Amino acid sequence: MSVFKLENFLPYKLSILSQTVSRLIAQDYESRFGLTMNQWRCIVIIGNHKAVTAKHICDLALLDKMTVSRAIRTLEARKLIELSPSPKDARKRLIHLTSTGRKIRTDILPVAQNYEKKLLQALSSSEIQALDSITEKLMAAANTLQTRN
Amino acid sequence: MSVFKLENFLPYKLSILSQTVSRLIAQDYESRFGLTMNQWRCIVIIGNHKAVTAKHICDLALLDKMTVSRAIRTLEARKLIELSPSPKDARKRLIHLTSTGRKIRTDILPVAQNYEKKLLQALSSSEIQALDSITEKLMAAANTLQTRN
DNA sequence: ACCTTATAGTAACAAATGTTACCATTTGCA
DNA sequence: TGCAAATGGTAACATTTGTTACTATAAGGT
Repeated sequence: MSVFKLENFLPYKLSILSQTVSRLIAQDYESRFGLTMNQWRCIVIIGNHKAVTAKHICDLALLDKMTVSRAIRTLEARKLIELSPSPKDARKRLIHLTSTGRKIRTDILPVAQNYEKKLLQALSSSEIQALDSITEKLMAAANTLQTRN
Repeated sequence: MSVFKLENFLPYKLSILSQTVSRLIAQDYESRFGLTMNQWRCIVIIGNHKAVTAKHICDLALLDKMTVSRAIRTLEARKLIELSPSPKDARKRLIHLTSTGRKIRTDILPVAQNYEKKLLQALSSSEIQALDSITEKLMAAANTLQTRN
């Protein structure tokens, strides 16, 4: 009877950690702003640019296009964003924040940053650097495994 | 127009990394063994013990009880596990692997370990150690934030 | 023993997510 | 120009996941 310790298994640990962190933040976004994680990500991206298309958001936030489509729809319903037809390409719609949207983004950013700060306070600055390069390497490794098989 | 770089935001990075790794492995489990991540986790835990209850699995794998209930049901339907009433407590059911279940567990474990190995090959041994203590610290920090607010 | 509270587990519903297929438009090339 | 293939986006459906509430049993205090 071989014993396999799940709690030492890297993919499991990553999953639990990420889940715990995401839940924590998502709950806060939800209760304070009525936003889901995905909606928030969209708002962040949109606010980073003059105008973006849904496709653009997909690429920048690594979200599926249907996910973005849905997020966009509810953000529009809440009047946090506005959509205007692209003059160049009739398939596209240019997305930008309304003033309410900009306001909520401004309000939420420090909340997000504060969570990150609180988490990083558990680490030394050399650990923070290490984490950075380690996650990058793991990400690259995972992507390689992904596409190769 | 403040620019917030999502790709540098720790919770985001953790989420993408974990998602990429999990997807990678889950696809393989699915195509080779027809098992979901949760079903696999249950099998691992069950195989670690003589007999466990569903509740036991919840605690050990940090899964919701409904999640476990569902996983258990399909594992039983596939005859990978067997359930017997607990003589001590009529609410509980003792779960153990069938020989088919034991076989699949034996087959799948090296696959899992191989993924972990491949990922860790991207890191030096000191980085592996660092990752270990860093994830532990982050986990502790996240849990503290969780329960305190 | 009796009654309140807790526990293990599941059913039934609600919400989120993933999948497929489609429409409209654009692109690129014969 | 005209037609096949690609792209941006969404609708409709299927599957997964989360939630609430319930059943059955057990535990603990009076």
